[in-house]
Amino acid sequence: MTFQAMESQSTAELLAEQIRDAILVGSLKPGDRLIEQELSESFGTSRGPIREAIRILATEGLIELRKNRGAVVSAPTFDDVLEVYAIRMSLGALAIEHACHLSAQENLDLTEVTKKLEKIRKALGGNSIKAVAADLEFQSALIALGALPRVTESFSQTAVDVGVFVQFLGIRYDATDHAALVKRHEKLLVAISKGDVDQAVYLWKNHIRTSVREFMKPFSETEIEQLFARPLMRNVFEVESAK
Amino acid sequence: MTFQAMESQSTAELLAEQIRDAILVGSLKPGDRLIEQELSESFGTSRGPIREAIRILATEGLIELRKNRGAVVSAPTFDDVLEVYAIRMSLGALAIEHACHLSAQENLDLTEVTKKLEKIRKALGGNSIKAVAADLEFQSALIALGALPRVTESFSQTAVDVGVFVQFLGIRYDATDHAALVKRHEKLLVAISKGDVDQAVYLWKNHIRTSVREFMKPFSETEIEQLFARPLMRNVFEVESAK
DNA sequence: GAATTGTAAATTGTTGACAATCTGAGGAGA
DNA sequence: TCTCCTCAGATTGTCAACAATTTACAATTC
Repeated sequence: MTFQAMESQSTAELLAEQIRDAILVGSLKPGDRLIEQELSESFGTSRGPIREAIRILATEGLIELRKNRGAVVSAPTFDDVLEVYAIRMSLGALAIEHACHLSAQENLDLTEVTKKLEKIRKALGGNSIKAVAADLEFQSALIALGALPRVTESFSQTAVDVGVFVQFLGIRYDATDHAALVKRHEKLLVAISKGDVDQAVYLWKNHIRTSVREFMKPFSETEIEQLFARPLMRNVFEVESAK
Repeated sequence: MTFQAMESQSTAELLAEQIRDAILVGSLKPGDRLIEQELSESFGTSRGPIREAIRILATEGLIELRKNRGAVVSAPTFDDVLEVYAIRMSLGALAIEHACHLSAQENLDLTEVTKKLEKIRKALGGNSIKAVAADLEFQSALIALGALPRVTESFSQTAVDVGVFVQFLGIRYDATDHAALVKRHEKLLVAISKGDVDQAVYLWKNHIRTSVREFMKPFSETEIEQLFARPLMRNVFEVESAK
């Protein structure tokens, strides 16, 4: 148990969190309407904080706002998946590059990342959902090493998207070899500590590519073929960067 | 004059725009408090829409929100400048890469970008503020060619930051050779049309580097030296990528 | 004199009522 | 039958009053 300030959240943030969880868990499905009156009654607050929560979720992209016509849970597409992974690859590479340069100047504080890595290890035997969640947390902590606040923020945001994809697009990480994943992460951490930019960025991009390939495994041949027809898929994920 | 739908904005968006302009123009300076009561009186609305506008600006990063203690205009630092340009370089490269691939499959619609390019040409003789604004619009239109909505959105958002830097950090583009800039843009558009990924991405990154160098010119030797001490500056902007 | 506590003013957070807008069903006219 | 119009009902947008929190300053204690 930690003794940190715990920064109590506002009512709106709390509500946003609850609604977000409802979406991530599937109680609210794409296309479902969010009616302020209903929500305020079921949560026992007035419509003010509810409205604020809805705006928060809208900027996160989880719901869509139509002027004067309320909010609906937005429906993710495979194009969204590819774009989100491309963004994670791109911003992540930037952060890791910077982390390497920082590492060359001074020792990085690796307590957060190692803690998250340990969390993945603990989840190894259990269900893959927990392992995926732990992996997402690890990645966010990893990118935070770059000490680039905007990049860290944007990157962490995309983790929510990944959760949505898992829930609504049948994306699954059952086929993931989590032990191998931990090994890759360890290797990446070493590269960053050594300040080896090329190696670290290479390992990072490769990790994303591997992730994408792994969650694609459960899909049928035709589905995968369709995915690869998209420029993003072919050119960002298929082509192996020269080591 | 265009006849497009014009998607009328909500009151909150309108207010946000006005406050944003006040910040971008310097009537509101970093550290200034935004008091809901005051704003609602000066704009002639109630506090509700004002609150919403404040949240919008907070997610844009223009103001900082302190729970129960109101909002203040946030103070940009040079680290912010470097990070924002790094993000623009990174996300922009992703979008342009994708635009090239799309261009190889079908003809891209270049009406928007060419329109913006024309706007820069028109601003050539006049003051550099207008030219910079036109350049930012061009770049947003350029990145939109990639047809990656999240990337386009994030990228456009950073344009606001650039405006803030100009206003509050003494960033100036007076030294910019705008005629040369137009030529670079034309060359980049040709590369994209031809689907030449390497050339297009190279030209893009180079454009960002050149921009950064140009706005740094007015600064003193010691200031520039300090800037280059930062890892981001040294390693993202100084190193010329192999052509 | 420094630290602590108490208190009033300023400000944000919340609420319920009212106004404006959108949706969809039903009817009038072609 | 089809289109257009009207008009309720549902829902979001706005408002002003009230509650909770924070801040600044003065009074009190050590």
